[in-house]
Amino acid sequence: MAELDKFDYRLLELLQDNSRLTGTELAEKVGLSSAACLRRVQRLRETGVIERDVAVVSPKVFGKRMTVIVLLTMERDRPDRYMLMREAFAKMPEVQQCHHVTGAHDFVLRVQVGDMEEYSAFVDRVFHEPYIKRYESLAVLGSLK
Amino acid sequence: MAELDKFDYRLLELLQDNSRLTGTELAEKVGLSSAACLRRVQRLRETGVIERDVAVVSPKVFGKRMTVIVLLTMERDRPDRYMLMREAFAKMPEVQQCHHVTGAHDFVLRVQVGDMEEYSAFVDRVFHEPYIKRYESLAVLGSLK
DNA sequence: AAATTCGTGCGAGATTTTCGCAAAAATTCT
DNA sequence: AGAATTTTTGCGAAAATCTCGCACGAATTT
Repeated sequence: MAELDKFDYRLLELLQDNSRLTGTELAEKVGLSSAACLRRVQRLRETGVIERDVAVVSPKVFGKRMTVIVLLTMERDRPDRYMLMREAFAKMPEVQQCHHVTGAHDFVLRVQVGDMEEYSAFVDRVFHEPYIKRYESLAVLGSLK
Repeated sequence: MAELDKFDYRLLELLQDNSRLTGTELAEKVGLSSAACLRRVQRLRETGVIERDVAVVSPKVFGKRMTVIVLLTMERDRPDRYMLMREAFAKMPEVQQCHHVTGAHDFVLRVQVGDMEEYSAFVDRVFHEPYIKRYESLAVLGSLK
């Protein structure tokens, strides 16, 4: 993909926040014609700059009202476990996100569950493994974005 | 909002994966008419079941190749700052996510930047405030989902 | 069993997107 | 610099998509 100019960046910024903006709405915000905006957006999609468009569904609807951030520390002598861990996490529906990080911890997970009981069961099932040294659970009170 | 039936769940499932499906496409996948599907989706949006629609932009192409998880701890005597913080974070394009959490830390941020230099500038600009007690930066090596 | 409510499919009208085209703007070449 | 080429623009028509009123059928209430 060729270089992106300021118009493309502005469009991405807008669509990242609300992908349902219409050509006319984009036009008045970026200062191009409706057609030009839509053509650019089309191109951004085709070239993979915009990977996909998704609807954000309220977690409440699915009865998943509780979010927990987990900081995971593994035993230092088990680096081989990292890949396996990632694959395992990928399959768990409770795990919304999983980042492998540097520093004092090894993984940061975002876990979505219905309630404390469900979270407790999740912890028992997943974190009580010999190669997991410790984990820290941060319950989410509120979120942005 | 009244109860959701199996059609609604199916629609949510589909739109969660691809929010650009047209009425006709939805129709053939769920077994209702195009109009019925669109009416339902409209309702799901109005009632907040679908909170928003967003474009997923490839971080690489966007030139934001570096992700950092930040654990933020505030001074205990400044709880009034929480709301202001959240609002401030909401406006920063680098901040992709912001969770207000319980426990040893107060906020967990996901920050997206181009490189270390940009991150450093971000830290200087945002975290060197008197009401911020400490912050811990975890560079992301890889992510899932 | 009638009345009410609710959601459906159909189809017209409105909105939005796509696309061809000529002109303007930017880029490359001589 | 100025000509040639490429890219992108705005316009407008055509295509696609969405919205909405309407009459009908199913489920619920009275």
